[in-house]
Amino acid sequence: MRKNTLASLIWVRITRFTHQSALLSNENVKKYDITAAQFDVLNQIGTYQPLSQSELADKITISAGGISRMLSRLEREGYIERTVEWKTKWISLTEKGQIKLDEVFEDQLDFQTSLMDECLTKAEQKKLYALVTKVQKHTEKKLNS
Amino acid sequence: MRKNTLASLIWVRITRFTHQSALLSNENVKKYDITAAQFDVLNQIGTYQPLSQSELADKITISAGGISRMLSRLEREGYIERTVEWKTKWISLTEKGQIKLDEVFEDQLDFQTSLMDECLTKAEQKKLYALVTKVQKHTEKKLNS
DNA sequence: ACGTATCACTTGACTAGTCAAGTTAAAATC
DNA sequence: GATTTTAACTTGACTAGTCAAGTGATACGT
Repeated sequence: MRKNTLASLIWVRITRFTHQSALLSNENVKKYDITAAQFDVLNQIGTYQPLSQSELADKITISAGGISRMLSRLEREGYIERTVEWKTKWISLTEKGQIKLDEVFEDQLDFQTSLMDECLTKAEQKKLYALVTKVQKHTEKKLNS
Repeated sequence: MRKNTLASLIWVRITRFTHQSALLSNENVKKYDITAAQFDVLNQIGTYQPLSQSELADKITISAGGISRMLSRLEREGYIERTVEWKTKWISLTEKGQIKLDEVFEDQLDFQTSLMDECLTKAEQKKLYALVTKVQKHTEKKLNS
């Protein structure tokens, strides 16, 4: 029989959770005719605009190619615009994008909040936040080295 | 300024961690000419074989279509075989698949374990495991309803 | 002034996944 | 016994991502 370490058990739980909650998230935002990934990107742009594609890619830890494709989709839907200046493309929300973001934001926040509240106390959530922040920062540092 | 809830902050950290650690994992198993996702599936099959495609899909919370494609790739590489009996296809590892699994298993376990050990104490890991297990089980229940 | 390096982005070929519609054959119903 | 239902799987069209090679324009060293 194969032994598993505590670390590998955490790994499995976290990846399952992420995958499953992504499915639920997508289900939740489907009524706005948008995906959870697209909402995440719009949210980042809304917070930091104007920003370049590479800055955005950095913030969400996605490759340059990945961000290029994602922004093409968002541009096709009319949610964002790209202004070329020299070799950089500056990204910002269109009015349609801003409206969509405002529309979805609160709903998605409520959805995430109640899912957590339904199974963890506030104190547990604080503890969980502290712990995942620690591992996430560690992983990020490791990735950039 | 937009307010974020504790829950949404946890969400961001967890999804970033999952994505970043998947990148690191893939980097780690690249030398075995396999992907992290493929290893996960081989590991499940090794533990529960023989099992049907739908049972496997269930275990890793993937759609029927997704598992079909993944198994086609693994079959193409010669790691698994599918035995048709009536309408079910029973999945099991080939010898090549078993060897590959044995080869990668310990390395991947070590990788995951040291990444955790580098940033969390054993007590913190236990706490983290308890908390993510709670949310994951809750999400799973929610998904199946 | 010319070739070269670099930067920001795109694109091709791929993995990994979704959903919905399409097979196929057994099982259940009438 | 013929017809319909259901179960297990596949496939087409899509999103979302990777890496590596390609593009184009600026900057830089000799």
